[in-house]
Amino acid sequence: MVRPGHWGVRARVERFSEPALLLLLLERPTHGYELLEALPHVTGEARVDMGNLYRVLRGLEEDGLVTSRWEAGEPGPAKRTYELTVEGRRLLDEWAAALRGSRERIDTFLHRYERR
Amino acid sequence: MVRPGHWGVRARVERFSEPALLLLLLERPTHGYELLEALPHVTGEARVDMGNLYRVLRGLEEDGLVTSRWEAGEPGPAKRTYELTVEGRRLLDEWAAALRGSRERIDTFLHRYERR
DNA sequence: CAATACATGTGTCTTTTACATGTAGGTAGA
DNA sequence: TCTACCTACATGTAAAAGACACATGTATTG
Repeated sequence: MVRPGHWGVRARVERFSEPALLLLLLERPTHGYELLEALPHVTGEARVDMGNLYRVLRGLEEDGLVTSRWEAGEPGPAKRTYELTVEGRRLLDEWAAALRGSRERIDTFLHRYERR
Repeated sequence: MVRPGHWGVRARVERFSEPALLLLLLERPTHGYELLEALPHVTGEARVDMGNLYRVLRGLEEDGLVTSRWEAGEPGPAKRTYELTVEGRRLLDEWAAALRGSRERIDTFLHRYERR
């Protein structure tokens, strides 16, 4: 809700950017800014806040779900490249399972809605 | 992000209880407590906070999306029965459209995940 | 050399969700 | 009858998630 007159309908999946970036990292090691640009393609238009994204990445690293290294040699600003760990992969698997559940709940809802 | 060490995976749809209760009200007028018990069947998961539910109901009414009346005569505590308005129905339609979008985004994600 | 794009970050506020508690009528049994 | 429990509606507040604003620095391009 909560302030009256604002019944914005988005139907976003909570923290969807998390599994999305894990998936991108599964496909290949990437740095933050690139993830920022690639994420909307996965999430389908969800705008990702870059501040929060970098925080999530550091949090993931803190807990050993990704590792990072500074990319040297390339032109341009220094990049911190992230890579998925085995535990990160497991977390992604969990997300995939949970998302299958979500899809089913949405399906159920829509069928019930369409009966009316 | 969650506090470090707590990468809880739920894949909930934001404010899913809103369209869920609109759908229940589309099926028939109902009072709050009954919605509270019926909601988990629609959303597929427990966690519906009754405090928030009543707040949402009053908010919906404030904006003319539902109407309510106190049910008299019946045994037990007085019940406030809610009914969907035309505008409420429109909001539900919006939700249904948005949820179809969500389902598609999740599908896309899962296909991409399964390719790996 | 100014504007723009790339790249990584911090600080903080608002919104949304979760947890806790309060009030009160009704019901069934010791 | 009193007390334990269920129904029913409601408020208060903490925590989580997300949005907004801004800082810092490098390279590129017009």
